Amino acid sequence: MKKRDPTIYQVAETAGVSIATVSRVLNAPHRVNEDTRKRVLKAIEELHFVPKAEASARARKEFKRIGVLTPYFTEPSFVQRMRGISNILMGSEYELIVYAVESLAQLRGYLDMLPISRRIDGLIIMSLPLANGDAERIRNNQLQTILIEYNHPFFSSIEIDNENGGRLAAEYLLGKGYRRMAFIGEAGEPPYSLHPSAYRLTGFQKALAAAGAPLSEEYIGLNPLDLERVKEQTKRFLDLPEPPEAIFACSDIQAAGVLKAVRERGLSTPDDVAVLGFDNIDLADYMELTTIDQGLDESGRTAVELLIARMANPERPMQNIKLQLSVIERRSV
Amino acid sequence: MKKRDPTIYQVAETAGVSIATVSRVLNAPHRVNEDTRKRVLKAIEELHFVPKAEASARARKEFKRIGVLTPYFTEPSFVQRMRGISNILMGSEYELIVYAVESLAQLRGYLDMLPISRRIDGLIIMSLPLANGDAERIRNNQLQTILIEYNHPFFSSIEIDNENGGRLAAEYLLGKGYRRMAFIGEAGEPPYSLHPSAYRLTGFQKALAAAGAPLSEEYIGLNPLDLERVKEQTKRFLDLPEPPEAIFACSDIQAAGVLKAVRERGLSTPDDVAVLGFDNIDLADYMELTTIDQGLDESGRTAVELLIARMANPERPMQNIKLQLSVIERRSV
DNA sequence: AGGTTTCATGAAAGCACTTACTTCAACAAA
DNA sequence: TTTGTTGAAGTAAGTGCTTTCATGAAACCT
Repeated sequence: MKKRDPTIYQVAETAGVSIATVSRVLNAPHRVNEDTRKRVLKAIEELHFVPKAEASARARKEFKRIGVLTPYFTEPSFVQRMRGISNILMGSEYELIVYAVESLAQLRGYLDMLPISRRIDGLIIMSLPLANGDAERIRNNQLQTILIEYNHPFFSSIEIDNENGGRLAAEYLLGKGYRRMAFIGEAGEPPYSLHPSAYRLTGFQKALAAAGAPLSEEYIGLNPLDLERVKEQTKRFLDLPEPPEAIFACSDIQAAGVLKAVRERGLSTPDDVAVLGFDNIDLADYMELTTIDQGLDESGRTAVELLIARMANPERPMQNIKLQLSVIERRSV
Repeated sequence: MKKRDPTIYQVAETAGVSIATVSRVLNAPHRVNEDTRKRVLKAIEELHFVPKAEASARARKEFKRIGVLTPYFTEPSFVQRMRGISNILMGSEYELIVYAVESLAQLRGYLDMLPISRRIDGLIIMSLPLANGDAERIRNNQLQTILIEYNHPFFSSIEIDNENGGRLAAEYLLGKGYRRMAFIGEAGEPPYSLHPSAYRLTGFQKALAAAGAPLSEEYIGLNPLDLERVKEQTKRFLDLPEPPEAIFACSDIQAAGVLKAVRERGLSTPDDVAVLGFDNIDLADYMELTTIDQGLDESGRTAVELLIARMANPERPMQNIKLQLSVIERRSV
């Protein structure tokens, strides 16, 4: 009594083409002639044809989807990586699917689900630590994966040398003649994310110590990424009997807070205090912030390229790419 | 292209039975001999076999997919809407698929395919015009869709009143005592996108004219969203025999350019020129830019909420929501 | 004209299963 | 002994769709 849902066979027949053509107008419209396509589209519409996802999932070898697992979907630096990813992806035939992590539980859920549920062909994990067990499961399920800002022997990764970044900051500032410096970094929150801040601090400290200008405790401020906190911290620095001559903020977002606090105190950069950021997000340009570029867009782009290459040919060797750091000079130092 | 998960063939082989038997132990266990069943079960366990249909069925139940069709994946204002979308989505059982539009052809492609290829269960279209034909096709294919920054009788939408926004800007500036004003908006590029700038200009002009301070041609600058262009334009304004007392930029991004140009001229806001932006992107806070908030995050959130409600129950009435505009006072006016 | 690409299309071979149909051994009944 | 029944397992024909390959036609060279 109930008639079956229409299939591509019906559609093909009413459009007077073969099923292959129907399938093509669905999946690769550019490969079919304009007129034919219109005919098929019309038939599809007439019959209210909806492709059965189950069947195509079976027949398809690839999903043509790549997933990005990322915390702080909200932060500029992440957006910039996403932009790099999106740039490359949109030129390809892959869809971009975003998994924004906002809690540990969620991360767990995704890590459990993604390799098994098989709705994506490749995965980019951004700024998230990966336990061995998870890494193993992902590898066992042959889900091609690239790591950004973290590494693991099973996967290709794209990183920067954070400690070296700290050193670079110190040397640059030292080179400009500053000696008494302060560091603003982030506290280890949230627990599911990575915290490169600590390494940058280490590098910064080492280089400073090596130059005979060690960084003492009161000049180190570790705070949540929150703007207000950073401002308060900055003001505390400024209120020190010997305020720092230069402040290195371990992210541009925090540098923004520093800059604001400095302005609110009626001081100016770099005359009263120099401010050096880290990341080189778009915002840095508007703020005229001197900062260390870590190739955010580039990290996204490279990740996708590596991923696509490996998906095309899983034999491709893994790579651990270290992105170059460089100081972008603007006005704040 | 990639090694797949084990299939019943593998299972059948390791258990030494035919695939039919495997299938039976899965679907009608009573019709298979106890011993055989145990062997098959063991093989299933060993191989971590999960029937693919079931896997995807389960995954399907837990995850619906929502697509976001958007231009300028790159611009802050769009990112902020995305943030709103992501916020709501990530707590729930939905996946977020991003379709970044970078050309007219691409937009056409998406519009053609999305409704019929059924890779998504719901769609949010951001800042993109929708032709009647497309709207009809989407509706016929019952793809639930929400529009942001545009409207169409077939769908729910979330908008702001742009002309009113221009008026609001004018009135606010007028109220602050400024009379000679300038407007910076965007030229109509790219062709596939929406351009609210024009409406904001209209409202701005009308209100100014009504107040007896009409905006004359030389004080209107329409440029691509490019920072340099905006800076040049601003300087041209500043070089006018009678430079404007206040500049209204129709987006915060452009306001950033204005601010930069002003600073480069050695002038300051608001004493030499007041600058008013539009959007209230995160950046505005750092820039201390007085601007008109258009509820970017909120637009994304609301869109998702409407969409999810309609997906759950297609009978839900459509809504055309106008978001509230409000002036956020900071330092630039 | 002759040769080479490119393009649009259809035929047919998968994909991972399900199911109708078949075979076959074993045991009971005649 | 022959025949009939049954339970267990295999064979193979679908299922709705994707994709590779082959083919013919049109478009591009010299």
